This record gives sequence, structure tokens and C-alpha cells, in this order.
Amino acid sequence: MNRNVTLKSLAGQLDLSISTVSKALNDCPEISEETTRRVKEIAALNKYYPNSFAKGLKSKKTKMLGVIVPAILPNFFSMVLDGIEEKATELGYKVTIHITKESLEKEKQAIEMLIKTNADGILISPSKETHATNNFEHLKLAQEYGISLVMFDRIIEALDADKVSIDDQLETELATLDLIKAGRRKIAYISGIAKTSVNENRKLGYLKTVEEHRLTSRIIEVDTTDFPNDFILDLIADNKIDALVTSDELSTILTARHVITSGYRIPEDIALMGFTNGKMLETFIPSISSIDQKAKEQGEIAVQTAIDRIEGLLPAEFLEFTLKANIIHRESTEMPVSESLYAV
Amino acid sequence: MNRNVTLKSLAGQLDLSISTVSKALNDCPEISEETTRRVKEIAALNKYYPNSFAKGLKSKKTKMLGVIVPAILPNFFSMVLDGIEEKATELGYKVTIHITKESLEKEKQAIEMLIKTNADGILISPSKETHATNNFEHLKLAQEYGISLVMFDRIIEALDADKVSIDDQLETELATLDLIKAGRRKIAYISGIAKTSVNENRKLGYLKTVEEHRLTSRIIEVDTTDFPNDFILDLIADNKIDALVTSDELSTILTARHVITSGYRIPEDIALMGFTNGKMLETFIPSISSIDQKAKEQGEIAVQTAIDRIEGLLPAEFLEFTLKANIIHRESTEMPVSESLYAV
DNA sequence: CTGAAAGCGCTTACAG
DNA sequence: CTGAAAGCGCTTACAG
Repeated sequence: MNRNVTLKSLAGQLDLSISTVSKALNDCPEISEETTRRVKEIAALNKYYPNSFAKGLKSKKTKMLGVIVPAILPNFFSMVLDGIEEKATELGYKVTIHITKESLEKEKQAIEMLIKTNADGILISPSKETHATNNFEHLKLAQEYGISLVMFDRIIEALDADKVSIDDQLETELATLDLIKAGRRKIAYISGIAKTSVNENRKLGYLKTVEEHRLTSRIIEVDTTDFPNDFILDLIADNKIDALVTSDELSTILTARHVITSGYRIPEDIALMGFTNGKMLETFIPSISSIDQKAKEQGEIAVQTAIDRIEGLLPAEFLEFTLKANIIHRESTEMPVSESLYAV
Repeated sequence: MNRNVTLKSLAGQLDLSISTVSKALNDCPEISEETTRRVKEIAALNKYYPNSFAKGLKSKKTKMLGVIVPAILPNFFSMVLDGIEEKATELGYKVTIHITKESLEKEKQAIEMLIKTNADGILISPSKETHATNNFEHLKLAQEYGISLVMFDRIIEALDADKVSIDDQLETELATLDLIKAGRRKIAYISGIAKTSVNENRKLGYLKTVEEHRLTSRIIEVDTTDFPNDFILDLIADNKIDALVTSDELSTILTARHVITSGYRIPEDIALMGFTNGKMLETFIPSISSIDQKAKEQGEIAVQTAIDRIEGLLPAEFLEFTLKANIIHRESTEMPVSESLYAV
């Protein structure tokens, strides 16, 4: 109801001009202290909020960032979002959320909406379909409209933009190496998020370490919407695998559950190294080791970069942040005392 | 760069007036078909997007909804958000997200930002501090500014607004009854989200059923940031409890983990009935029974209600939706065959 | 059927 | 130090 408080109405009450009131409210030095004080007092009394449309019509700025993610149910994206929201709020920006469900079409619609509504920036982790079809004209379009675009986690190499991620290949190399150090020799990689950049890089990392140690590599594609995958059990039964590296949180937990409910032990029969540092892997019994992708930090840095870019604080060249991940060692990779020196 | 495409520039190319172009684009019947066609063609060629500020300056509508939640990491809120985003997008609205971390101050800041930026509606699950201090003047303020406010899950009874929730008391009554039917007689309630409306109602439901059956009631307050809670173990050791009803997902999983890692069995020693139907309880071993709060549906209905309210489609009286929850029976409440007829 | 003009609520050169 | 006026890009009565 107070919506009708405008510069005009304030000016009326104060017997001043609209210009003077506007300037006073913006702490313009040419206005006398006394006047500025009076104006601010009345503005507060009237609970005046400047009309954001009128403001934007001049400034072209919305202080709004769009975040486009494939999903929010996976812990990883919730945690990124948590970082994004916190940082953005701190810096005075709003965040709109757009969930693509891995669909290119939905991603395009989100981009179009953000262009239409003059988002200042877009933070995106592209959909599987975007990666698979290599179609990112819509992302370039957003950039052409002057919107700062930052990619996080899943990166499209070919697109020039600011980028924030971890070194998925390196981290998976290291994680795989940990399994080898712990005495495992028959390590397979479980891929549950095929067609994403992160999966490809993680797979490469796994392959590199396994091949460097002249071990047999084995890639198992799983469908997380259609577990259990008995192929894994057959491999265990045939004594063909003694450790697993999984590509993402959901594959990790489903694999762990499947292995255990089928009567095998973790880590005694199968060691397990997963991805994402969320509650789910932490509270599972046994607790599951994983590569912590620094979700919240990725979100914070993505926001900071987008805003710095928007506000013209960055050099013309795009920035590329590669965060150092943590490998969290939990029970699923602990070796029984009798089998290894690496036991805790 | 295409940002300079305006009605004026289109009118220039077409040799028409700005008014005519505007009307044609809005399918105004007074413009000839031929002209409308030409205008739309040129607009498409130029990738014209109407300036949202200019539009809003007249219409006062942003097609923007703010969602205020205490957190997003708990599965429940992620799932609500998923429903909200999906429905809002479908109806042509954007959603901004605001996380209060249970802080009244942050909640006030979110509300202020939404008022300033002319959100059309607000969907909120108030913070613990808001409930505890019973301070909701900021919510009323938003309403005074003409913003449609819908509460979901956590409800402030004293505030007149549209409300969406489940019947927490009734559902917990029924869930507790299920434990009794399954032969349990020493049932405690674990409260991990003290001071929220939902916790109070769930506790009441538990107490009602337990007292109706002349059983001893026992409320255990836990701090989910400081588990484990050995008091629970003592009760089990002393044979004082044989079943637990927990107030929320996190308390549920932490309790389950604590009980099992301490050497007790679920459900044999302790049956467990939790809250929220997320992956975490579903994949735990044993899988954990829980009350499904219809998270996504709550989100969808909240959005639909807010938008209907905004668009003037609703009667003046506020609506109150109470969704029927599902009780999901999993392994944590299954009775061993030898002990009960209710075993699966 | 088309167009000139006012107005939405601000900001900001410019004048005094 | 204060104010009149133009302009941001639309929409919409009103005129023709």
C-alpha cells in the first residue's frame, strides 16, 4: 500500500523539487547537509523504496544473477547454490534459479528468460545434452547481450568465458593412486553421469593412473535411474575387482548399497572411492571416502567473478579458476589391519 | 550488443510509429494483420526483447517470486524448491532464492530486498528464530506492500496468509500408531528442530498416540550439530526404549548411524520412523521408514496459490492447504517374523 | 487502421 | 545550493 511513496510525494511533503530529493537520497555532495538530513528523515518515515524499474530503466542494471543447474537434489549442486546465495546476498545481488533437468531445451528457455529480464550475470553448469550435442550458441547469445557468463564444475572448453572448477582428471588420478597404495590392484571406474565434461575428465584420470601402474582398466556404465547393476556383483564374485572409483554421489551411494545388501563387505571385499562431500556419504555405514569438489567454494568464486566482471573490475581475458580438491579418507577405503600398513 | 533494439529502432526500420509497433507486438486487434505480420518479422530478425524495466514501470509487475527458506541442504527444502522452480517456470515466473540459516535478521533482509525489487510474491518457510520470537512484522510489511505471501511447511498460525502444509500432528499420530501396532511399547520422540511449528505439532501427535495407549512418553532433545547423543544409547541399554520417532531427516540419519555403530540393530533392537522422503533415508542400510511430507507438491501448490493470488483469481479469504502425507514403510520398522504378525 | 502525446518514477546534465 | 527539463523504453487513452 505504501507503494505510492515516490520522489514526487516526498518532494511535495518537503517543499523541495524532485531533483533535490533524488540527489539528497543519493548523497550527492552538492546538496546541503541540512537538506540531506531532512530528506532522509522523511524518506525513512514514509518507508520510501526507490522504484526498481525506474532505476533500472536508466542504469540498465538489475543486480540479478541467474543460476542454471542440471538439478538441485544432488548434494553437490545444493552446496554450490548455498555458496552462491550467500556470496551474492553479501554483495547485494539477487539470485534466480533455473533447473534444466539435463535438457538443452530447458537450458535455452532459461537463457532466454534471463536475457529478457536483463540479468546482469549467469552462472551455469551446462546440461548433459548441451555437452553431448556441443550446442552452446545460446550461451554465446547471452554473452552478446552483454551478460557476464561464468561456468562452474562442468566446463565447456570451447566456450570463452570465466570458468571455475576442480582438476577432475588430476584429482581422480590421485584418488585412484590412493587405492593402489592401499594395496588394491583390480580397480574399476563406475560412470553414472556419462556425457558430462567432468565424467570424461574423471575417467581419464582413472585410466592414466591405472595404466601407469600396468593394471587392467575397466569402465562400468551404470544407469542411476535403474539400479541395481548386477554386472558389478558378477565382477566381485569372479574376483575381478577389489576397488571402485565412482563418478558422482548418486552412483556412489547406489553402488555401496548394492554391494553391501548383496552380502559383500566394504572395504574388505571392495574398497570404494566416491565423489562429493555431502551428508549422504558421510553418514552411510561404512562411511564412504570421496573427493570433495569444494562445492561451496566453487559457488562463491563463481559469484565473485561474475560480479567483478559485471562491475568492470576484471581484465579483458577470461579467468580460469582450478580449485584444489580434498580427498576425504573414510572407512570405505580403510584397509583391514591384517591386509595393509595403510590401515588407520 | 543487441541491447539497443527498441520499439523506436524497429519503428524506424518499418516506417511506422512506435505506438503501432507496440500494439502489433501485443497482438492488438486494431492493427491490420499485414502490419502485425511485418512488425513481428522485423522484431524476430532483430532479436527484439522488450525492455523489462520499461514494461514494469507501467505494469508494476515483475513476474518474480522470492522463496525464503531456512536452508537448502536438507533434502526436504531441495525438493520443495524443485517443485517451486518447475511450476513457476511453467507459469512464466522467475524464482529468486533466499537462505536465512534460521536467522530472523537474514529473513528480514530478504524481505526488504524483495520489497525493494518489487517481487510479486513471496513463498516462505520461516526461520526458527522467527517462530521462537514470534516476530513477524516483516512478513506483514511485505503484505502491506501488496506482495502475496504464502507460507509452506512451517506455518505461523497467527499470520493471515495463504498456507500450505501437511497435518504434522495427525501424521505423527498415525506413524506412532504404526509402531504400536507393530508391537512396540517403549517409544521415544527425538526432537532435532526445536522451536519450529512443525516440531511442536509432531511432538503433540506423538504424545497424543502414546498417551491414548497409556504408554510412557519420552522426549529427547538432540543437537544435530553435536552428535552423537549417548543418552539414547543408555536408554537402549537399560531397555527403556524399543522405538524412536524422529522429527526431521538429519536427526533421523544421525540417530540411525549412532545406534548401529554402537552395536545395536535396527529394527530388531530399535525401530525407527523418520521424516522426509529423500535419497538419504532410502539408501541407508537398513532403509529407513519415514513420513513423506510431499515436499515437491507443497512447492507446486505454494507457487500456484501465490500466482493465482497475484493475478486476482482467488477470493479474498486466505486459503489453507493441508496435504495428506504418506507413511513410507521400509526396513527400519519391519518386525522380525518371529516377533510380530506385521512383518513383511 | 495509424500516430502524437502523456505518463510510469527515476537520474542527470544544465541553468540559475 | 536548488530546480526545470530531458530522457530511459515502454503502454495506452485520445485524435484523426
